[in-house]
Formats: sequence, C-alpha cells, structure tokens
Amino acid sequence: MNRTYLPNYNLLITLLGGQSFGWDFDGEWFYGFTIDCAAKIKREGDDILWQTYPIKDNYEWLSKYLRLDVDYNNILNQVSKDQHVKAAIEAYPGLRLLKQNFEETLLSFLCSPTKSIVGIRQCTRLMAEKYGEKVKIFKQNNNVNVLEKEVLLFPKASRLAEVEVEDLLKCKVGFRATNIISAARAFAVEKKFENIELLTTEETLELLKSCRGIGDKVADCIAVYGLAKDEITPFDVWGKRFATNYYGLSEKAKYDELRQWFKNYFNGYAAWGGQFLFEYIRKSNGRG
DNA sequence: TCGCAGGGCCGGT
DNA sequence: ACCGGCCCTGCG
Repeated sequence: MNRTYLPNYNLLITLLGGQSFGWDFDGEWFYGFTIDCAAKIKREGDDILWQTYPIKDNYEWLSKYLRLDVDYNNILNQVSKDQHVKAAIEAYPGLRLLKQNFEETLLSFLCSPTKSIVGIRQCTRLMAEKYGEKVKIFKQNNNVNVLEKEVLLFPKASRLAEVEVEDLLKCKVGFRATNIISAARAFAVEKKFENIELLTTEETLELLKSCRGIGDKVADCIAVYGLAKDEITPFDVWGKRFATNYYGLSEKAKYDELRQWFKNYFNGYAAWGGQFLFEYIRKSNGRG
C-alpha cells in the first residue's frame, strides 16, 4: 500500500460527484474501475493510502487522474469572484477536477443524455460487466496478499466497436447504443481522435460534435473531464439554473452565450468555478 | 400508481 | 428558431 500526502482533496465529492461513474465508497475505501486501471484509495488524515491494479504502485496514473500537479490554491483564488462561488467553495472544500482517460470519457458521456447520474453509473457498470477486462484486487492480511475482489474495467473502444446493437441494449443505454458504437469505431478504427490533445479547445469541441450523439453539453464534458480543458464548463439543467439564478443570464440564452460568458468571467478557470456552482446548486435543490 | 425529469441530441417544421 | 420523440430508470 502506498501513502501520499494529499490534504485539501475531497475524494467523496470529486470521485462520486458525476465527473466519473466508476467509483464506489464503502465508508472506508473508494474503489474505482477505469478503462486502464482499477484502484482503491482511502483517506487517513492529510494522507491518502492507495493502490492500483493490475499495475501496482502506479503513481503516474494516480497523479494524472487526480490532477495532483495543479496549483489548487491559485485556482481557488482565481474563481473566488463572488458570494455564490465563495459559498460553494465553503460548502465543498477540496472539490477538484479529474483528468480521466479520453477514450473512457468519450464513451461514458455518450451514455449521459437524458439520464440521471445514477442511470449513467448503471450503464457503465453493465458495460464493464459485459465487455470489460477482469482485474483482481488484493488486500494484505498479516503481510500476505489475499484476493479481495475481482473488478471489471471499463471496456475499450476497440471492443465496443464490434458489438451488436442488440447486445449493447442489454446495458440499458437505449437510443444511445448506436452513438456509442459509432464513436467507438471512430476512435478505434478510424483513429479520428488520434491528435486531439494537440488541438485548441474550439477545434476539440468541433471534432467531438462531429460525432453523432455529441452536442454542446456532452462535448464540453468530454473536453473538461477527459482533456482537462479548464477554460470552459458544461451547462446541463443545473448549469443553466446557476447561470440564470446567480448571474442573471436569460433563461433563453443560447449555449454558446453561456459558454462565452463564463469563459470570460472565470478567466481561464470556468471548469473549476462551474464545478463548484454545479455541486452547490444541485445539492441545495435536494439532490444530496 | 402514475407522472415526471434526468449532467441532451437530432430531425422535421 | 422551435419542438416532439427517444429508451429507460429512479423518485415524489
């Protein structure tokens, strides 16, 4: 087991808040499956205890996924522009943004339209069970490694590219099935996203939106949670609510107007400001 | 039990 | 620029 000093990092709301869908918390450990790694993490004071599977002690993976390189205090200063954000930071101290694997983010957010977070989590689990690679997780008993559980990783695009629609429908993805399969093919066969990390944010969004099933909102989610594009934030129903309720934007404002307004307002850190506001307004409306 | 909304998107008007 | 339909689930 590894120990890493990591104060001011709210694992609960960051891992389970709706950025990612593969984490569970049993009251002590967070267990997660992603496309390339399974992990367990536990908070202990200012430290976290953690392990990765099947590649053990993979700090490189952990550091990238949790974005341990960001200057968090600077980000908080940058986004603390008004009473609403300040209240949200107060309410959810240590909330962070993840940088997930792009392939996984692409495929999991294709499951998201008109679904609740609970529903998306269910889809990703069913897809992992059906198409994912199996990984064994161990725990230590008296210095002996004992099998703790087997988890299934999020499926690869190359696997999803070859499944039948009928079969994928068993994962309760509904009308999103064909979109998921065609995006998986675009990724794995056409190599459509090969150079996506080199593109500007605008180019990235255009490329994503050229896929069936990816509109403004899903494109933003993939860009923020999978590519760490910090200067934009996704606007779902809750995002539109904080835009109108807190900042007086029109209910009829178009998506691009919202995106541009918050991009300017948060000066390059709209993703962070928006994430605080999203959690804040959502929970204050009873989605605890 | 039923109705509704859920981290929307697309195609027809 | 608007609007209904989509496949299904959890929740009041």
